Amino acid sequence: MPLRAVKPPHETRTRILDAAEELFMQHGFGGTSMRLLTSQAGVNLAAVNYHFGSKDALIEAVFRRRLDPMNLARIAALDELEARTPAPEAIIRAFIGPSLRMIEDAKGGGRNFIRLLGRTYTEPAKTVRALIGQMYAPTMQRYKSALERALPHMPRDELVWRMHFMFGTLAYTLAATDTVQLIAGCKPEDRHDARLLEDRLTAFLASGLNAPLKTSIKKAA
Amino acid sequence: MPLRAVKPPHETRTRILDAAEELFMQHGFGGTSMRLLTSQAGVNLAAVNYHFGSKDALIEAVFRRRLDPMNLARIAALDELEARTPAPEAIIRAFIGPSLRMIEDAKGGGRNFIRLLGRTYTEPAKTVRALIGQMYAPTMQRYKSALERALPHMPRDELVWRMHFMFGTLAYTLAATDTVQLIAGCKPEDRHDARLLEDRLTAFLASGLNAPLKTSIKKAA
DNA sequence: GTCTATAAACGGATAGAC
DNA sequence: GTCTATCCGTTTATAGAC
Repeated sequence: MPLRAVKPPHETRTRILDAAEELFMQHGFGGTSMRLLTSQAGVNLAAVNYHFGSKDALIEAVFRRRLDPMNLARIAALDELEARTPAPEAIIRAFIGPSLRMIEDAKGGGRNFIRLLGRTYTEPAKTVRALIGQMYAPTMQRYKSALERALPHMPRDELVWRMHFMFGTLAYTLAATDTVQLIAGCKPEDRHDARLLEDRLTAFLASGLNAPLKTSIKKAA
Repeated sequence: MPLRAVKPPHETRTRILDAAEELFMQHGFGGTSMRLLTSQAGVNLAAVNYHFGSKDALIEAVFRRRLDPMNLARIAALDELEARTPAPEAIIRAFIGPSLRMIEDAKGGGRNFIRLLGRTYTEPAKTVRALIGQMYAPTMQRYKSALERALPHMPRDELVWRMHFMFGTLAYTLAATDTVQLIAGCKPEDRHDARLLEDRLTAFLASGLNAPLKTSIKKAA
């Protein structure tokens, strides 16, 4: 029996997804041509259309591969917490944890995806924004309800805004690479210590979420 | 003497810049073709190259027109504050104020620019990120020093991260249109009440900036 | 300064052999 | 499933008339 190259059934698909993750992160969707992508993946140009159908369908597949499990992890973490009325800080940690932990998954390419995800929240292309919004909606609803229960005295409008702020801080932290270095020469390896970053972020966000209600805010509620 | 159409010397330039601001915001840089842009501006396709030299040079001009004055306003606000050792909250207000006030400048197109700016902080194209970073660097240094003086007991590393978080919250708030509606059906007119938004943001950011230092953070410092 | 016409390259997608 | 060759629309940029 002749030796045969071991070629897992979906190797080509995976190579394309991995390359897409990295190149979309580096150059954006519009800035990444299928020619560049397939050459980096080491597959034929026509393979993308064969396996995914179109560039748009490839983009969707890139997000589904990681985002669906990530949001399931968020829901599971919340399920476990809600057995005993969690504090806001615990809810925050349950939300940001799954995304930050993916940063440490260097080999799996999770780090590329996380940076891609962070910048896609403000993606110009309407189709991509709509896709992401759709994938997030159920998770957002769950976390909104949990925070409402944890902060019964917070006006609804204000809570919505503060969740918006929290979401923005996380998104930007995941996406931005230059700002920290711009503010101060920071050792690059610190960026990848997910545990410490989670502590820093949680402290900042929990405090912001619990900020005292000024009169102008109360009046608007 | 015949009547002459009143055509200010740089009208074409301005029309191009205004259209660019709006279209870059809606579709991104790569997603906006010079054909679409010139047709919306009501000028000839060749006018962009005549007046700006290239698409990249146009992008730079779009940012310089608004960002240079905005950062000068930030520096001026800080100059005035620093006569009498300001509180962190006042420093935050001086930083976010100029950008939020531009939201209300509906006629001047400032609102378009602000949303464009917010999403450009995570722009994939390296050249654009570098351009923005360069334009921000002096302002960032001034604000960093001011916050260091206002928070003498905060470890430097932690302050850098908290400034990063603040910057992210602002950027995302300026850029994102969908998240607030995603979390809750929020009246669109509220988004444009810059004064109330400034209060909400300041309360959130000042509280986050002053968050208690957990042991894990202290140990890292 | 503004216009038309066109150059020169690149984009996504596909047909059809193997 | 993978490959080559190619279609065809779009892109930025420019040359040259007015």
